Amino acid sequence: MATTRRVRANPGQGVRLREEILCAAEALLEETGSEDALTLRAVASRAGVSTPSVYLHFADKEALVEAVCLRVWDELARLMRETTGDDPFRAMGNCGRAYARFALGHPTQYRVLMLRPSQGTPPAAAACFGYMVDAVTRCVEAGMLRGDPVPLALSLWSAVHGCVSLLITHPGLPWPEDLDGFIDDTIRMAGLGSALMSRLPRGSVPSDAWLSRPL
Amino acid sequence: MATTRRVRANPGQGVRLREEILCAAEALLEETGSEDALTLRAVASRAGVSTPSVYLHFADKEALVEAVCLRVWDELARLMRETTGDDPFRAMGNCGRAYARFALGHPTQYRVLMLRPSQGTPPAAAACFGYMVDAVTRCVEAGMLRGDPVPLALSLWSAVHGCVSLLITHPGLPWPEDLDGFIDDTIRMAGLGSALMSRLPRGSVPSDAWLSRPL
DNA sequence: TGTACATCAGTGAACGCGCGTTCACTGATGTAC
DNA sequence: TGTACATCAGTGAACGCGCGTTCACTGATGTAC
Repeated sequence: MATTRRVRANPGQGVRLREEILCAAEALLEETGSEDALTLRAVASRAGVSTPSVYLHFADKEALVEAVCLRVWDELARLMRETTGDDPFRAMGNCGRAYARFALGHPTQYRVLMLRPSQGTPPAAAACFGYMVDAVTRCVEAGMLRGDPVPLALSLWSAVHGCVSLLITHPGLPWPEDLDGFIDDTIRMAGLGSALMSRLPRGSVPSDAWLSRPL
Repeated sequence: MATTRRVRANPGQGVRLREEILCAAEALLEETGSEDALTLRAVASRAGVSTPSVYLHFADKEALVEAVCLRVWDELARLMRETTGDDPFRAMGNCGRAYARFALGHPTQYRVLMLRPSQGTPPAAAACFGYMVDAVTRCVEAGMLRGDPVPLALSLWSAVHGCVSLLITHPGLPWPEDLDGFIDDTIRMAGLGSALMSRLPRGSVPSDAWLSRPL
């Protein structure tokens, strides 16, 4: 081959390769759309480096995959931290919208992160959930929601997570053309439903009369 | 080994092995909790048969996995078909509850089915979704929900699917102790939210006064 | 300033492993004459 | 009723492949004297 050889890093700058390997792994995920493509050979080759070089920066393959995931969580956490809104209820909705946008923008990485079994919750994931709980808590404090913020946040998260998960893994379902609108509706459904949950007696069914009251 | 040899099936009864192989594959999924354990060797050994025997009934590994998935969809479709309720709103909720019960009762199979990318929707999956749309349609006809049943069903499905998905893949989250109650609440959140969606102007935020009206 | 040595960032070749898959074979049962 | 043959349900051994991982090595740079 007549390709140019990789320039060897100077002593003390070896860490740079670690970054390049992580970028290569992310690019592979994004391009192939499959985590099966994340072989050490492919990642190393993508980074322009020999396969054993990966072991200079990662103990084994598992450590590499974990590091890739950590990065994604960090980015999502940053997005959610920066989310704001005119009032607590809208802020909570914007939080969900930011989450959905991120997931649909990085479908493969979202799948690796969220749709595969994971025992311990990584700190950055806990941080993401924490921002969600915070948004809910502000709604509770403002009187817009009632009850324990943690299960409320879990239910709301379920709705958004379920929506983007289905979109990613089952694109063949009869999704509406206006996807953004649909996601908005789903988020509103969850928000409004939560707002009502604690006001209707448990197990009761809203009567037609009640549902039809003028607003 | 002193194990008893498998009794060879009589001519014309070879199809039985097909069934045994499928059962073995399902058992492996259930026991190991991982689809990686679904190797042709393991499945064949579990069925008490040599590895190449699998090829007598399945073209290749992909065909085997597909057949296993089809079975699961069939079972879920049966459960959802048999679901009823006192009124359309409760029937819809029971549909979601049956779905959640099935998912949490077969976590690995649910993961294989729902959390991995799949292009075409298998007929049995379409049937499941159809039952959900039916349940929503009856609510619309009864005036309890308003709007196109298909996107409504997708939003509702998102909530239930998201809830069980998170439970399966991230058991480390701070789930409430009363899981059944939590799932009920999530389903109610989705149902009530849907009921309100079409009654509140799009984009509006429910005022504190509105939320606090007596029921 | 020159030189011997240590360090550091990487490489090339090879390892064993388990996998999906193939192929020639076996041996009991059913069937034609 | 006997016998030759076809069929059918499997088996045992082996194949090539790509994978994660290891190991001895290289060669440029920094450092001690």
